[in-house]
Amino acid sequence: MNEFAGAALNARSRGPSPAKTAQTRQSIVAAALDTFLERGFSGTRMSDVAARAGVAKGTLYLYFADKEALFEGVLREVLAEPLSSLGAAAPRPGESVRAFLGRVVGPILRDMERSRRAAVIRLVVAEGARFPALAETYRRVVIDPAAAAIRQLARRAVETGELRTDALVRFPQLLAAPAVLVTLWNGLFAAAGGPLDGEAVFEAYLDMVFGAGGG
Amino acid sequence: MNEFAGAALNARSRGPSPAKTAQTRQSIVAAALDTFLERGFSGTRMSDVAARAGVAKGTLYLYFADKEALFEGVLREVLAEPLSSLGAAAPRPGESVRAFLGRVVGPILRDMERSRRAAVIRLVVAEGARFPALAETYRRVVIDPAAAAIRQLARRAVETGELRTDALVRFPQLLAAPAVLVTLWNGLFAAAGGPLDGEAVFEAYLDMVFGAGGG
Amino acid sequence: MNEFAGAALNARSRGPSPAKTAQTRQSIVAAALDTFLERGFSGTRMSDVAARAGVAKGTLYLYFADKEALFEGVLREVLAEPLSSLGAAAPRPGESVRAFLGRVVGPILRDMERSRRAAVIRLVVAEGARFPALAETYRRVVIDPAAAAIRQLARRAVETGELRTDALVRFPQLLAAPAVLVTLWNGLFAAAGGPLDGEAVFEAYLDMVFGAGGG
Amino acid sequence: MNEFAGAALNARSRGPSPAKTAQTRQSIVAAALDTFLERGFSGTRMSDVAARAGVAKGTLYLYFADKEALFEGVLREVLAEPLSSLGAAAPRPGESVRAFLGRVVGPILRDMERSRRAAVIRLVVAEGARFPALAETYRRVVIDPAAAAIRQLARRAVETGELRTDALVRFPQLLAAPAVLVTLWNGLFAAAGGPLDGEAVFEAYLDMVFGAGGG
DNA sequence: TATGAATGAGGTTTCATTCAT
DNA sequence: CATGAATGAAACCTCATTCAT
Repeated sequence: MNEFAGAALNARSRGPSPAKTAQTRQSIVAAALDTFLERGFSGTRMSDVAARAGVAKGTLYLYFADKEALFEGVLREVLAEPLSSLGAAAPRPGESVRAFLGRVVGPILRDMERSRRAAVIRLVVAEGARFPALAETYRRVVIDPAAAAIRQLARRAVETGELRTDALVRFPQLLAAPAVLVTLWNGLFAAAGGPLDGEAVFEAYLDMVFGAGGG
Repeated sequence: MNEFAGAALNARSRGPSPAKTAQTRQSIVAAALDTFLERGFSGTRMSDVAARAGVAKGTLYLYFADKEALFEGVLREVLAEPLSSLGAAAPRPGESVRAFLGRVVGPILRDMERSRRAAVIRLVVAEGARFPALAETYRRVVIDPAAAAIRQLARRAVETGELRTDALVRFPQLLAAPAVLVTLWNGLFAAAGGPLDGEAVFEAYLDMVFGAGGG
Repeated sequence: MNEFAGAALNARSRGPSPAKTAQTRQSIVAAALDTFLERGFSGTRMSDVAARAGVAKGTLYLYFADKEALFEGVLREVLAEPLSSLGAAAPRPGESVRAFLGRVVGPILRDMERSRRAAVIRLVVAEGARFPALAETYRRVVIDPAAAAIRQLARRAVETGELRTDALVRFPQLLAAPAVLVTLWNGLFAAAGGPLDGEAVFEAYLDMVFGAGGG
Repeated sequence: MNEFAGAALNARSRGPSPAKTAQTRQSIVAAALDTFLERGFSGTRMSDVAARAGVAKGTLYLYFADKEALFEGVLREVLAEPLSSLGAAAPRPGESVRAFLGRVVGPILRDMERSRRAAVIRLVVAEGARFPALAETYRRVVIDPAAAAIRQLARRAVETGELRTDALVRFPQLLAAPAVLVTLWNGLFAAAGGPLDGEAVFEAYLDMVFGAGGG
């Protein structure tokens, strides 16, 4: 993982250093991810990825069988990254669900574009139909856990009377809908018309659903 | 119909009939639309479109300068089709906004997949980043009118007290968010896990926003 | 050949008028010639010719079997046009060959670019290798008669002592060489560097060959 | 040769050898040149060049961006070849300009067809109008130096009284005109009628200009 | 005769993938 | 392991030619 480890292994094993290998793999994954997010699957050329990663074209094929494997492998790695901690966090004692959401979701949304999460959503939407495995992985890794967390919050909100209906229990997707919409909107219309402010939209949404003035 | 028209038709009457031309164009547009919706822009081969339209490859180029022109031209024609009549309709005297939405939006959602509207949304999302003109047209033709209609309804709902906040006035997109979400969801996950029922989701959403029991 | 003849024929024959036909053919020939001279054989598209002639593409094929036939037919017609009258003219009594050449060749050279003769030379040179029939026709119709005329003049100049050698009798092409050179030069370099003045070059050539001061 | 060079070679030693690359490039250039000279620009198909060079079509595009770049690149390389040494040579002490020209130009003319010089001239004439860059390069590399050399010889001939006029000083092209004419002639009429003997024509020309019997 | 939409062979170019070094 | 020149299938597009009207 660092140069010393590499040197040590080198000393005893001769031949290519695993550290270097891991680093090469890392370059490829990073370059491929950036390129796929920017240009989509078929808009990405293997030579672009290689150039961006600083390796030769042939090297890509030492790590991934073909372009599709690269695509899926790279996205699998991205999705494996630690996720938004919506599931990890929980309302503080005495904190309303409304207040909790305002406190926790805000930073997530603010970080959406800066991190690659927004770009990943757009990519999944754009390519998911042609790559069912990608869609399924995304669902399993991102959507289902988030839905579970939302459902739990929704139950609590129903119990405490914050929500008047169990709509969010039955369709936890409803809580994510505004965030998804803003993400897609900004991907399409950011150039002409300026981006939509995700936090503002989400706050307005919470007002509408929970009643105004969420403190 | 009169002598001049007759002369004009005569003048054009040498060579192939205009009716046939229009029909050829129609075949091409239909074939191209289907193929683009199924496979996206770069997944579509001109030869596929030609075969599906029952014409030779070269014929495509008599009607559209190149693949990109075909793509944009075809989508322009789809978008020019008469739209969801949300804007045309209005609440009946004494009808609540909640009831109106339940009554009008239901059929639209039910028709979403059968018509091509859902597929068009998915295509715009998938290709919009690479075809800004497409995104912009979609916004102008579909989104902006819908947003205006929603905003008006939202104002009315605020005035009558049905809505507690002006969130929907400021962000009319919020009303469309669930529909968009369901559309994308079904495009991605319909195969595995079965489709989401758009009407049910929207009803639940209305319950959550307006309070339960819409009728 | 004129409208009256056409009308007369029309009156008795019904159907298409030969005059109109001749006129159509003429349009095609003129359009084709211009286009071939400008763009060469393979750079010329049948559709360009048709548009320029104001007829439909199919019409071309009523007059010429294919593109090659059009090319050769059109050039045959051009070459059949009355030629430079070098052969027709002859020195006046008492006029030296040198003086005669200065008097007669000047106008020909001056007319070279304005008429299409220069362009034809360039076309023959450019396409002759691929169209031997063209080269041969050009030789028979243009070159050989000119060479015969030059040879006769050369003989006379040798007899009168104006020329010291029989070089020009053996190779009459030598007299045309400067004109050809200037023609090609101007076709290639006219844009950058300005054209060469054909008359001045030819005068200088005569000076060099016959001795200065041509009167 | 030193450590650095050794390292550099080492660094490059991964992958195919530079020698092979150069050889491939050479094959392509040679094949392309032959084909262009034979068939002209638009008559040449990339697949022909590839086949003749013994490489795949795609390989051509590793060395030249497109057909036009191949054309211009290949001709640039031909023109960069060491030229006819007319400029390098000079009359021996006591040698007349006439004698010098007879001695030096003869071999050049004799070599004209065997080398590709004649074919290049024909190509430049045929394609120059459509490729101004080609014409300009040819002028700069071939014509202008030759013209300068001729002009110098012409001055000397005027000074020594060999030439009676300064025609050749003002228009050095006149000396080349017969050679160009013969070259084009042989390109057009070699098949029918047999080629013209360039040396004989040039000798006759010298006789006519300088007076007979040059030895 | 005249039309011009339609054809489809054939050309140029791209790019994922291989393999000798 | 790494390289990158080479490959060739496959895509886009052009344009000479045909033929129903």
